[in-house]
Amino acid sequence: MIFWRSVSPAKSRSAPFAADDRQREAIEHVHGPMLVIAGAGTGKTSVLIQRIARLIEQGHARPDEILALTYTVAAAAEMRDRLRALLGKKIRCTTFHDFCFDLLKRAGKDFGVLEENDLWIHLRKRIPELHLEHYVRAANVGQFLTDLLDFLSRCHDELLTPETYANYVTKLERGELAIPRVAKSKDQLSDDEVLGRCREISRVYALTEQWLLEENLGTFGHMMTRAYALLMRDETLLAAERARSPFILVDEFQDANTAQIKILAALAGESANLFGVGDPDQAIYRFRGASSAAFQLFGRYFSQTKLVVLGKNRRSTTAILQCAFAVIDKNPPVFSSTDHTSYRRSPLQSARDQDAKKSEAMILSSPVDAVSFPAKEAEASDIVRTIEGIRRTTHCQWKDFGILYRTHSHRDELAHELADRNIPFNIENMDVSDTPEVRDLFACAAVVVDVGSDASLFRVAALPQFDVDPEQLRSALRAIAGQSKEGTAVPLASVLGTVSGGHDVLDCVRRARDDVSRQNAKTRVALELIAKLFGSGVKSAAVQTALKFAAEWENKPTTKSKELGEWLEYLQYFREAGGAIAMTANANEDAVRLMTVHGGKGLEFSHVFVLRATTPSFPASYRETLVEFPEALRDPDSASAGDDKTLHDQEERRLFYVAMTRAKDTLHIYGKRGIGRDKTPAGMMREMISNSRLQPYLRARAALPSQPELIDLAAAADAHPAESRLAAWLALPAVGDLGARLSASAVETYETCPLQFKLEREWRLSRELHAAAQYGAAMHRVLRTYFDSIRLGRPKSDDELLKIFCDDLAACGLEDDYQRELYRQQGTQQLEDFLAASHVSLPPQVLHTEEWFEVQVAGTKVAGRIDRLDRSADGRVNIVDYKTGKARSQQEADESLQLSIYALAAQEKWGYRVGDLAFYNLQGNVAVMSKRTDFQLEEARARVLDAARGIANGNFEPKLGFHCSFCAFRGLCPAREKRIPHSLAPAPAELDPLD
DNA sequence: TACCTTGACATTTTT
DNA sequence: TGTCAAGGTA
Repeated sequence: MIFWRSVSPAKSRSAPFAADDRQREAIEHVHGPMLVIAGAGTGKTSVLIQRIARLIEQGHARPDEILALTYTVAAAAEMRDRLRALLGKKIRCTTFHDFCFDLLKRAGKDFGVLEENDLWIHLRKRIPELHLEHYVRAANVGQFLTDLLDFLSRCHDELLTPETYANYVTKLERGELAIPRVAKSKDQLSDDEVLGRCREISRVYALTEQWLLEENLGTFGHMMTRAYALLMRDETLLAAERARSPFILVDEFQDANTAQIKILAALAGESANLFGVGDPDQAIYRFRGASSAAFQLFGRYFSQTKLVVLGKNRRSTTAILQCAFAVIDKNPPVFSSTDHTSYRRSPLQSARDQDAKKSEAMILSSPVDAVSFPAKEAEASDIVRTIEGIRRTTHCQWKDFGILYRTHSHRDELAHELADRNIPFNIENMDVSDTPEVRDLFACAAVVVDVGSDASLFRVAALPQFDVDPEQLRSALRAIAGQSKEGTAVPLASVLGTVSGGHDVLDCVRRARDDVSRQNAKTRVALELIAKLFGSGVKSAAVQTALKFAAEWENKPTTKSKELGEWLEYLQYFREAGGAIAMTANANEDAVRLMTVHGGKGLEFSHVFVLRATTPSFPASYRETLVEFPEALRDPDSASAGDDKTLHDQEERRLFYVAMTRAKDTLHIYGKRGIGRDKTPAGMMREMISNSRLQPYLRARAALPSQPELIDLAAAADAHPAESRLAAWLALPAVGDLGARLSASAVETYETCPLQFKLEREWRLSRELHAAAQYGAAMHRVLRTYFDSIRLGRPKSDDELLKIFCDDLAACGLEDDYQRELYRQQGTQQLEDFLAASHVSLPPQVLHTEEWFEVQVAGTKVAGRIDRLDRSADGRVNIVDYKTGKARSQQEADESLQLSIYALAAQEKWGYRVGDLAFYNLQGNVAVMSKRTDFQLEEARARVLDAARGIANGNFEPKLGFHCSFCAFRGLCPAREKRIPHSLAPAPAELDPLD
């Protein structure tokens, strides 16, 4: 055995690096292409570093002739440091992107870099110029941009130009190729429609590329595509680059995409001194464009490739490795049979257990702990108790525990539980947008720019440093809302001025605005200034993260004035684009580490916990993209076997494998109990538990029942800082009887979330009406005019009606011109269709249009307005309700509380016998007919009664759920605030410097 | 073995 | 609000 010099003192490997035979083979390799398949924990980076050292020491290469490429800045820096420590020389270690960007820069072809969200925002702002017909919806203008950008980024990964795509569309038009999928599978489109969509995609792609070129901008993907194009175009440059880096080494090779591999192939040239190290079973960035077939592709480009497989794992116990292998080996082999290699996946050998056996030491290898739990809370409580138990027996540090999960939301219960038990922990990449501190700061900024942003001003008024009397404010708001006409907004600022303490708020806003303008402060500075003036915690880690985010924004190529107003507009789009402001945790802190599995890649922990290992949480279920990447456009080299769904499932399995192989000593996997006959957790846990060969390595058990009484109440109070004053405001007992008069939609709102119901009625904050609601109102008005005119015997002409609608819509104050235009087109179309259908059918005998009612239902006053009541041939009346939004289904019509209540009202108020109930969908121009039995009407009464009782009893608990994303109070709701427990906040000194 | 109903879930994020 | 798949039924 040969001993290499130790390269990693930081990792406390004080012993010299002892290479085994396989590692030595890789390290001693000199010329020609080589691939090293280095499984988890087999020392792949060490091998790479030792090979560089040897190339130099043996005189094969000068230090400057070596190029080492990685994917992350951190990995590149670490490698550079380790090499400097080992050789005392500087080696070129850089990321792929930096390398390509530098190449472009030297050629004078660099550009301003747009991140994905920035490109989204860029296109969103110019969306009218895209002239979209298919991929746009009036109600949500930017809805399909994400789907389109996904497709374009996929094109980049495959080095596909707009011209190639345009050619593809031409071939489609000629009928030479199979029609691709350009919408959800369930939407059956005509061939013409598909071609229209393809043309639209083609236009968007060409236009996007053109705009970026005109403004000298590009994405991270462009770093690759443009560098590749440059190398292909410029032979002299290519020759120079080849001469500059005769030896190229690539770490994490499994993350390479097609474009990157082609660049590597070009750079390596004839001599092909290309050395790739990685683990194909840990490829988890396919969604980022990494080709799941990177290793195969390498082999095809370089047929002389030597393959070395490292199989000795120095990290984990045999039990962990056996279980992990059982999971990963369900994936197909890494190489297909055509790849002429004898490589077959085999279980990694635990070097630790082998050594222990040799020295006849006791093996303290515990089996993998497979825990099933009945509910989330039980999972969190069992984990915490297990952690406490391990720490008691092994005296390890908190940072020896790593908690891994598939999605961020999976950690919430555990974070609470850890905080309750006073265990220090930190969360990697937590989104700070919903922390109270950041919400406060953003609200303050919004009112400084525009005091008329009511939701923000409301939040600011509730800050504890002001002494606004909430009861007084509430009654003032209610009084004014009661006087003014419905829909007329009363600015909160004007009301606030009349309430005690309100002046201070407005003064502070004014002062902040003056300071900002006097100092001509740009966003980052302005935010800090505002934070200080309003007394919100500048020192909080969340606020620091937000400030850093703003500072970075100021340096973006698309940022113009750098002023607060521009930033707030950006922030709004950023949210729409799905952006998150992620906080980096301090890895050195002695705290339990919580992160996603992606975040855990490359790390190791003595004790690993994997959460929610149940389908469809982890593995997550497949969701198809809106636009499929057509088979015909795939690079023939990179086309990997299997459809997207299969590839997705395989990647989930690799992700699970990555999670498991992070563990050194113990591994605990948690999954929700199955609901069928098989009570084991569905998914990979079930697979492992039922695998008899894993019996010695796996122990399945049920989670201990949670014992809430054990919680240290003092610690819990300490961990959750006192509720914000806003929360206290919103929790004030209701004024008056909110349930005195209900409507169908009020009952429904109460059923979805009692708190939302209360806030809507109580505070009467003027809310910006949704565009969809304004459109709906305009549409209702014109229909009413139409039926009224018929009843009065003076029917209006179609043109008159269309004009009425257009004028109405123009007057109703939709801010976005483009959106208004979309609605105008949509409304005109729907109206024309509706009128055309009306003209050919027998006109209904209309009794009432938009008729108000107020009746007693189950002892409660219920009010509403019926769109249309017709007399039917059999003497009954039919009720029609127009729907301007998404078309309602039969089931929705059958179950609608609104229609039931209308039926009850028609009976009560006028004594009508009710016949048909209809939702008339203007979209598609079809009526969905329904009926009500007495029993169903009784059910409706019961629903009203339930809601009325709940309201009377003062039950206004928030109900969290998917509906929260559409709730107007989302930014205020205390239930949706994410607090950072004490242990999370790093000391300010450890934060990144701001500039 | 093929449906259909019901319940549970809601992405990940190097550069 | 949609979607997927588990689990039950024809």
